[in-house]
Amino acid sequence: MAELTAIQKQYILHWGEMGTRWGINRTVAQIHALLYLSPHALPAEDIAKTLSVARSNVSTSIRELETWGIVRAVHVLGDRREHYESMKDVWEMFRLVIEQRKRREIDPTREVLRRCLADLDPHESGVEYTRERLEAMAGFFEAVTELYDQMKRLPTGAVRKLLRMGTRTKRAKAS
Amino acid sequence: MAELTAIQKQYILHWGEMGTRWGINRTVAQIHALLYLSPHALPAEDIAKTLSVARSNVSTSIRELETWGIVRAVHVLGDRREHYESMKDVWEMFRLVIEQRKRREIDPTREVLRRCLADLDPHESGVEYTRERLEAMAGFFEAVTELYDQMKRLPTGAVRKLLRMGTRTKRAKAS
DNA sequence: CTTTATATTCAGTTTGTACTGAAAGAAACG
DNA sequence: CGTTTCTTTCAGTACAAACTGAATATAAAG
Repeated sequence: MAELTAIQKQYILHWGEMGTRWGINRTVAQIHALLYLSPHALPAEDIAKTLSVARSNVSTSIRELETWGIVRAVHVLGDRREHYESMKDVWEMFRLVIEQRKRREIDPTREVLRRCLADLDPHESGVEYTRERLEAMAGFFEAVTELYDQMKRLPTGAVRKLLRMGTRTKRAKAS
Repeated sequence: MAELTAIQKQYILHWGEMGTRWGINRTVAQIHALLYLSPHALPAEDIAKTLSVARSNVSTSIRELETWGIVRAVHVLGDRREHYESMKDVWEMFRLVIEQRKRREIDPTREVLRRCLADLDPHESGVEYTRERLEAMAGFFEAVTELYDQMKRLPTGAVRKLLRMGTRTKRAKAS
């Protein structure tokens, strides 16, 4: 994967772009795209050269991808360097990312909302309205969490299957 | 809503923080939080003062919120200024945001993936692997789109009800 | 233990987004 | 119409995140 085809470039660039829109560093996303397309694990050096970024930048980015659990280091016989490879199961990949973003963003938000509701001073003027709004918002986040927990309970393949099923029974909604 | 209570401040700050993590401008998110908590529509001037940002900044941010359809201008008798109010239905709000982010991010990605797959040169070496990966990714995005379309078809309240149903199944608790 | 290959850290720099204030533009008022 | 009040635009600035390259750390090999 020293040389990229036009198609690979397009995919990698787009993925990088998408990353930035979702609060993911462009280089991190690009590296992930590159590894995802690569049939074999790549050493950091190659990644840096292919994407024209500093070796150190690759190091940091890889670390982040490892944190998410969607990239890991593997060893190649006769080579001292670490080689990095991406998880290839797309569903599992997104599951991992979502799980962690939930933990880092949804959960803290629920926490804040709870604290806010708990700390509301009943003497303050206009508390009633504030409480209403905070409760509505809190309810939403609790519901989202419930939904997430339920999906998590299903095995990986099941979600896919469920989805395909739903597609077929478009308007026969008897649940 | 000239003066913010400690609770309101906490909520607004947290919301701003969350915004940045999802690629939403901090000020935009804060303004939304403020309007969401406000029992009545607020003029831009007040928003600027309350959040300590430039009047012009409020103008731009409000515009973005209006684009999303979660904030709108209303008029108050005897006041020439525009007053802005946020939508209060949390579910509908998120529905709107998700709908538009899908359009701006998911759809273009599907498009790119399709183009990539279509443009793959069968003579190039290693196309097979690239095609496999791109197809897996494309499949995922198509499925997500399906899921989205199905949810969209349900009336607003139904998702909520569906969710509450699932919750009850889990731990037999009446709401 | 020394040398060599690789990885990581970090201070300084670049880059891009967000923000400000001044100026221009609209719209109501008299 | 001219004036006043409010809104938007925009050029320049501030700020934060990302990136680089040199220095440092780590680990294999001899």
